[in-house]
Amino acid sequence: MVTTLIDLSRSTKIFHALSDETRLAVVQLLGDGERCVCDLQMALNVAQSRLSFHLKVLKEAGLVTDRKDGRWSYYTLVPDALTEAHDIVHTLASPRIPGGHALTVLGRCCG
Amino acid sequence: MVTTLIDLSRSTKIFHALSDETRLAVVQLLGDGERCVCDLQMALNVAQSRLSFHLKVLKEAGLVTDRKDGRWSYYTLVPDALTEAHDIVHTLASPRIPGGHALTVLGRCCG
DNA sequence: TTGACGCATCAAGTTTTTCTGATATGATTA
DNA sequence: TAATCATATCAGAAAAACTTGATGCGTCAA
Repeated sequence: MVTTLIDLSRSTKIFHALSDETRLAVVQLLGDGERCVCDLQMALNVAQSRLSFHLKVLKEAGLVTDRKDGRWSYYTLVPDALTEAHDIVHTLASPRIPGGHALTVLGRCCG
Repeated sequence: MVTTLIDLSRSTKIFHALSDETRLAVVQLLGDGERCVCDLQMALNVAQSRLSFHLKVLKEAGLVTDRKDGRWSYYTLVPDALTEAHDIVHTLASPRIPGGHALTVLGRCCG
C-alpha cells in the first residue's frame, strides 16, 4: 500500500476554512449551485461585511471562486477543493506503512 | 437521492480540531496505532503543556481517546470520528435536492 | 449626472485560540 | 518515605480570528 503524506499547511488551511458555521452554511448553499452574495446574505441573515469576510476566507482556502457580473458577485464551489478535503481525511484515516515512520524508529520512552 | 443535512456545530468542531498543524501531525502519528504522550512529544518536539493542550482539543472533538497505564497516557484515534469527518465532507460535496432548499424558495435579489 | 445599489475593504474593538512557564497529581523507583 | 517521572491543568501573555460600522468603488437606473 502506498502512503500519501498530506501537506499539513494546506490541510489546516482547508479545515480552518470549514471550521466556522457561517462558512459551512455558505458551502452548503453553494452545493445547490452558484449564488450571488445577496442571495447568500438573505439566506444566512448576516451582516454584509461579515459575509464578505467569510467568503474571502473560503476563497483564499480555494474552496470557492467568484465572478463578477454587473454589480453582482457570484460564488461557486470549487469541486476539486472538496475532493481534496475528502482525500486528506481519507489519508488521515488510513494507516501508513509500518516501519516507514519516524516514531517506529525512535525508541519508546515508556513501558 | 436522499439529502443528509450536516450538523453545523458538530462539523465545525471536528474541522476546528483538524485545523492545526500540531494536531494534524498527532492524528497522522496515531494513524500508526496507539501512542503514549511521551512518544508524541519526542516525535513532534513540542512543549509538554502545549501537546497536552492539543490532545485535549482532539479529545474534546471526539477524534481521539486516551487511556492511562501507570504513569503513562496512551492516545488512540477514534476511527468513527474520521469516518464522520469523511461523511461530512462527502455530504458537503454532494448537491442537495433541488427545490428542497430555502434559497430556491427565496426570490433572487439579482439578475 | 446623480443617486441608489452590491460588494469589498478597512479600522477598531471583542472574542477565541494558542503558547509558555509554573504548579499540581498520581504513579513509580530508590 | 522521599525523590522522580509522566502528564494534566492553570494563569497570564500573545496572537489570531471574528464582528461591526464606516467608507470607497464600480455599476446601473432615473
